[in-house]
Amino acid sequence: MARIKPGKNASKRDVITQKAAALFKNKGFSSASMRELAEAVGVEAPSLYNHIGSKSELLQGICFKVANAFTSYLDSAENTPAANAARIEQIIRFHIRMMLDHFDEVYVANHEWKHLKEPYLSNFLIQRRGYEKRLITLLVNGIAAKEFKQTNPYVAVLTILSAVRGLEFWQQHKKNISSQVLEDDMVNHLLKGITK
Amino acid sequence: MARIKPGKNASKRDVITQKAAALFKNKGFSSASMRELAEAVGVEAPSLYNHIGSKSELLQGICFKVANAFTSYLDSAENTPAANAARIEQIIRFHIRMMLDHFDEVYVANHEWKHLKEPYLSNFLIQRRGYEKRLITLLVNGIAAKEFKQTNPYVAVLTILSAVRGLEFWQQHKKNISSQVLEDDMVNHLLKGITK
DNA sequence: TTACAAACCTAATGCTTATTAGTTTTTGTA
DNA sequence: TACAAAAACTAATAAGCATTAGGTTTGTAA
Repeated sequence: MARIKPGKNASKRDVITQKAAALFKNKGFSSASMRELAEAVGVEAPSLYNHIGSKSELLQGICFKVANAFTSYLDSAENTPAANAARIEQIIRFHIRMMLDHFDEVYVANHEWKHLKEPYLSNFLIQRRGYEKRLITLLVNGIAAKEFKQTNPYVAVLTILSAVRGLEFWQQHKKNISSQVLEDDMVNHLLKGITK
Repeated sequence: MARIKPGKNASKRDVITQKAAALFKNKGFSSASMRELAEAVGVEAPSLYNHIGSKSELLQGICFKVANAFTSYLDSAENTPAANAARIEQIIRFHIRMMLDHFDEVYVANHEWKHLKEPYLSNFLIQRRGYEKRLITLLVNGIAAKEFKQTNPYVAVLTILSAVRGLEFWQQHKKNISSQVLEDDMVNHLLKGITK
């Protein structure tokens, strides 16, 4: 039988993870079977276990890769000398680009984390909660510095994160809007609103 | 064994559907088993089939009840004499209240529709798409009437719908913000933005 | 050419699933 | 009090699941 060709920068494990992300996105973690994943990879199901430990392990890999990417970016944004408003804008743009460039994985991290097993589930939620809190702090600082209107920072962060997440719908039935227009329009809406 | 007490306005089928919504929300449709549902209802699994046709049928019931509620409200909003901006605001508020008052069912309709079977899956997506298009039309009209800034109406609707959907996070770890403050802040943010 | 390891295969295990069949219990009514 | 219908139960079915065991093929390097 034909072997899989792992490219120079993608081990077979990476290929499997990538196919798993697409599959988990399309069918949901629970409904996706190892048989289907194997078929997508071009192999029989038991052969997958030469490269991975378990189905759960795949989900963990995907979820934490995404979570770590966001956390790392926030680290760097916090350490950049800039106004809070500029930082928030950078972060929104990073979220949008992540949604567009790593759609499958981000989608899975957003939708399927529920199926993580302990202690990964708890760790994921703690990391997520910490991320939100740091964003809220940025907003609180921005309000204190009069860069933002007086508003509830929790609601504002919620609104921003959720709006960006919603790009999954755009991705699903791709419109003929360029990524750049989309990014700019959404940033604009979220930062300035739409009412004249 | 003890019978279930269906209240005057809730047939046993309704009780099952309600428990199913909570279960599907917590574990996902695929991971939720009829055994678990039966336990939540207080009955053995096969007994459920005296009241419902199948597991799929439960999901269909939930998804279309929610979809129809939104469609109906939009019907009435379109037929009310009001500015487009006022209509949009009303619709946003309706979405927020639906999220807060019928959380389980809205959550399931938002997250688990993927597991609908044909032809229900197609019908659901068509209905959803139609709803979005009508919202976009409202926005286009509002822009033409100079009630809104010149912006991409598709992106604006996407942003609004997604932001409102994000209330599921608020619901999950309930904050000490009153529903009214939340509703007003979010409407404000979405309609006017946060930047000074 | 031979040897070794990595990666594949088939077959099997044991568990869980939704649902059906057939029977018994409960309930409401005459 | 008896009867019929509704709703519960137990037992069984058939399919699907992730994963393991054990043996075979393939690629690489001595």
